[in-house]
Amino acid sequence: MNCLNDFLKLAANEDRFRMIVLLFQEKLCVCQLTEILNLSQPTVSKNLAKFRDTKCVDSYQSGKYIYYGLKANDISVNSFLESILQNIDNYPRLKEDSIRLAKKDTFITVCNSECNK
Amino acid sequence: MNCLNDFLKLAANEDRFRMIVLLFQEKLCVCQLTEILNLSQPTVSKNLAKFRDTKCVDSYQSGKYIYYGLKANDISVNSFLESILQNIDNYPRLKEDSIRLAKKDTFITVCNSECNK
DNA sequence: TTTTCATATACCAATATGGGAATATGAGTA
DNA sequence: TACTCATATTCCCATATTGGTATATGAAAA
Repeated sequence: MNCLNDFLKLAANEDRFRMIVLLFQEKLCVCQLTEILNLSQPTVSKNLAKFRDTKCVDSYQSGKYIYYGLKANDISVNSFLESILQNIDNYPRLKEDSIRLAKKDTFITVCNSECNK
Repeated sequence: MNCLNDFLKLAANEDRFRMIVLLFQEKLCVCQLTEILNLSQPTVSKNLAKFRDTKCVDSYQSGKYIYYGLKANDISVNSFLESILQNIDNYPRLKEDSIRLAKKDTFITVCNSECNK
């Protein structure tokens, strides 16, 4: 049950749960997560570290960016997240995030030009 | 999303998650939960108070006992919990609890005779 | 009305968690 | 080699959570 417990502990924080739902949909870099969620970069990085600690995430580097994706390897967690995506209208905040997710490519550019002034 | 967030916060604690899975299956009194989970009575009561605070639970009194049941009114939470029950073999601790759940009636007697020595 | 017993609450100490600011790391680039 | 920039980490402080012990509550039984 450790895997399930780890997931539940991660999911207990709203920011992290929003990250879970995003990373369940697409691989994203820290920069994009920061923009979509409107959180500080250290907050996103620290939360990703917790994902890494519990092996809930995998990542690869592409140029300057490190992309993260979710490893939802528990069958019940998977059906939970699938159900959330299918009923996304029930979860306004998650829905907004998913809308912002569509603009993910522009957030890379935003990072380059604006994030680090 | 508040309902979902409330659920996730409650589920983050292993004791509470075990309570969730039990109360999703059957209505139980504090006494029975205490025995099945092998937790102290105040711990069970305090956790039930958190369930009450977030309206995740309903209850009725029967004689000396107060029975609690789970109100899983979110569709995704419901499919999550259903999936866990269907795959209970994947979750050893939850499976043990479910086995002990079958003895719930004897735990009422145990309470009367042993719990308060 | 007094007692009993299931349940709830208060109190306290220990530990965990979260967020901001500053700084470190490390890979790509000039 | 020095610089840039995305990401990671550290430090610090405020707040939240947890679990134990003791005690309160309130309904049923005697």
